[in-house]
Amino acid sequence: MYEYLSGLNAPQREAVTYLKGPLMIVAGAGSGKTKVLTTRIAHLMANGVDSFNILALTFTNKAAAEMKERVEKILGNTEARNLYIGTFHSVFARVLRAEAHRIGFPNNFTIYDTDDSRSVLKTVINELNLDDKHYKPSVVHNRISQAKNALVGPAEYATDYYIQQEDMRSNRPAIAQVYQAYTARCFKNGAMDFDDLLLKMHELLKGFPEMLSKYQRKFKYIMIDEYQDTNPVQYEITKLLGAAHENICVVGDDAQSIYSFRGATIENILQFEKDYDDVKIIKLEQNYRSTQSILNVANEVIKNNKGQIPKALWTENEGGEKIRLVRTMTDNDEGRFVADTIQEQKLRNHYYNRDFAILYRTNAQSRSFEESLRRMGIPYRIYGGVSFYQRKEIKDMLAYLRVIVNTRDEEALKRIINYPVRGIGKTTIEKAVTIANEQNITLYEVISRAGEHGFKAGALEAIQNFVTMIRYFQSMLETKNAYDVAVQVGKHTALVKELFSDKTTEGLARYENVQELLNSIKEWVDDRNNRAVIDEDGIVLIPNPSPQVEKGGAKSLDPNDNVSGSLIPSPPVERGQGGEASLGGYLQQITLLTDADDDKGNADAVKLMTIHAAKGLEFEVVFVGGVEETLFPSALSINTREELEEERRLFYVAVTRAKKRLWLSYANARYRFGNLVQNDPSRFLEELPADYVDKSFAGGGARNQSGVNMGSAFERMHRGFGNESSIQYNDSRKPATGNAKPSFIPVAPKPQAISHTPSADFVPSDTANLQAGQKVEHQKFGFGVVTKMEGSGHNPIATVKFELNGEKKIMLNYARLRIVE
DNA sequence: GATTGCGCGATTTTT
DNA sequence: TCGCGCAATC
Repeated sequence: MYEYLSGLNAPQREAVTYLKGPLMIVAGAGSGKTKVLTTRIAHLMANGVDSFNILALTFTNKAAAEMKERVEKILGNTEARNLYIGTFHSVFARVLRAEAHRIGFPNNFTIYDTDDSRSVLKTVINELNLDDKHYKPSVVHNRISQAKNALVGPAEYATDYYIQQEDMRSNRPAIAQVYQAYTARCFKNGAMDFDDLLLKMHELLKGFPEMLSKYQRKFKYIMIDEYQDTNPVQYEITKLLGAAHENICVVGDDAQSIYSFRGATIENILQFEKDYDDVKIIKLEQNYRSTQSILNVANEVIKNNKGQIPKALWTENEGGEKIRLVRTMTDNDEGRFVADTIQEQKLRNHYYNRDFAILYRTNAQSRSFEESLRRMGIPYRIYGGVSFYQRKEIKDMLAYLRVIVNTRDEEALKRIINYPVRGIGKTTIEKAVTIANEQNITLYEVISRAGEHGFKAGALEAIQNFVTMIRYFQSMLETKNAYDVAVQVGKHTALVKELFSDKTTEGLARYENVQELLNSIKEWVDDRNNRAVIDEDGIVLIPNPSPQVEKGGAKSLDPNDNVSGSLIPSPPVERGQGGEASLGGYLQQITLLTDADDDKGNADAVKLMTIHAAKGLEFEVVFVGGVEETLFPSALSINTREELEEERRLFYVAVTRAKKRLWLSYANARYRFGNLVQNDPSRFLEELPADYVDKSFAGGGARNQSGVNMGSAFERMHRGFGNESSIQYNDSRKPATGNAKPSFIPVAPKPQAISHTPSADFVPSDTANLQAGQKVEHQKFGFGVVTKMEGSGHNPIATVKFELNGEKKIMLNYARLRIVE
């Protein structure tokens, strides 16, 4: 019985089987947290808990997807699809999609991403006659976001003495008004920003007792991952939801709290104990991920933080190699070093590209790594950065879809009203906006009754044509799925045509992007129709619309229904075909999707991401770049102990991502806004325990030790990238044979000259027909005899016994061998 | 209404 | 350095 329990250690098992009442799991890095959570869900279900009554909240869609998958695997049946597993944002968006009308929003509300929010803010700031140079939308947005995450509404914001003092000091006393106006505008637009998804959920539970009890009854068992990163709104919501049954299980690690800038507070973890009468606390302290060396380094560094939950992370894993510290001259050199080392490690230790991760503090650092990897022909994938959905052409297309579903969405409407050009000029739009503001009606309402507002004949006709087109699209919502509607939009708006006729490279790329968007919508629709199981927003779909989804009464083809003239929205209308593959449903989840989520399988590519994005992930080999003062710790985070300790936790997170090997690198100087800026090595490097760190590539700056390694470090940096290089690059290597993906073409290894100097006439042979018994020469390992051939046709591996270096497994796709006889 | 050119700001971290 | 927003111009 309970076969799945057998693979757990004692505390893990205890955590899994402790089902009733409040439970806090303090889970150190790499201690099998996800395993415990997923097994616990399975165990709940095995003990008769209905899958419909389990809620699991995560921080990323990726984590949610992984959890879902693992539960399914353990259970081996389809029950898992009834679980509510997702990010806070996606789960609440889903609930709000059913309930938003209760708080005055349309159920098909738009979700604004950061760009949308800033754009609305800019409009609002200008309307208040404030200078958007001084009231920078991004700055104001951060401030409002902080307020929202702390459950401070516009009214309280305006009257709170300390908040007002802060705004005075930063010389932005009008933020309160902006906040107020922004909130009103979002409401008018029928839109919620990211923070609203939490805030409105809270409002719903707090303001409607029947809602509270409904969702308390629904979510009888609650699990929350990464609890150390919850902010006050999230804390309040989960507290409300869990209050009735107290079956609430939180998992966290105070040492990995890295989201305080988003309002998260470790206090929540400490508070948890006080919130319930008897909280069971279980610590998971055995690390299964990393080597002793890596763990020792991590533990040693985090010791410098004060006030932690006491715990001792240990491992039974092997000692492993020392972690390596590398110093380079510039950020470009750093990039080269890393790309170079990846290449070398692939050969030396037979890693795949996917085994490597390059982590950094800020997204901007990715550039030098990208360049070097590209130059070396190493495939890579960047997580984060500019998302697919942030591209102009994609936003344009999505804006059409948004307007069709929610005409109140003024942001989207303004974006497309005259794009592609249809003769609705700036003056006309300004006039319409003014009317809308004066009469407190939506912009769409103004243009849909343009005849009443005295537009000039030409403009009037253009507007009416536009409205007719939108109505035409809307009429399809009832019968057509998201893809069909999107295709129609593409055809009728000339949007696609315009891009298609643009024959420049960028134009072509844009056209392809739109095509790609359509494909992904198609995929989404098919997914719904065929399986109706996996939901991209991280929630397992309930095959039939869940009971709480209220079907609206009168469905109407008249788009005016949507803009009934008051701010009280029309009754909830579940638009679209069965609600499943509807355009509204599609849009609801698309904003919450990050490009890390549409990961096309496990492509064999080096992964690049910020340390924040790497949380919860693990990699065989990790490079942490830019370990320098002003960068890591960030110059913006060294003013208080709290900030500095968060940076240190971030460092801790970075280090503990590595399973086997870890490099820390820093550059003497890096390019910043075009000029070279000097940086000191990070203070965190001074905290590393010397016994577990190999500093032979770190040099000593002014205190150059004239060691052999020292010299070679610099040589390594500057060798092989100029014309004088003896190293053969892409153009000179033989064409890839039998490997489907051209990006996998290996690059010639840099000669390490450890113990063998290649023959002067070294030319790699075609090893396609290599047989055991043949004598070969390897550039690095020297002469040897093939003792065994294995591996499949497209990935042959030869075992070679070298005279100098012993037996090695050589992947023929990567290594270059000369057949001697 | 589109095109060009100039000046200035940009770098924390994310749902 | 680079990309964006904005003003000037046709």
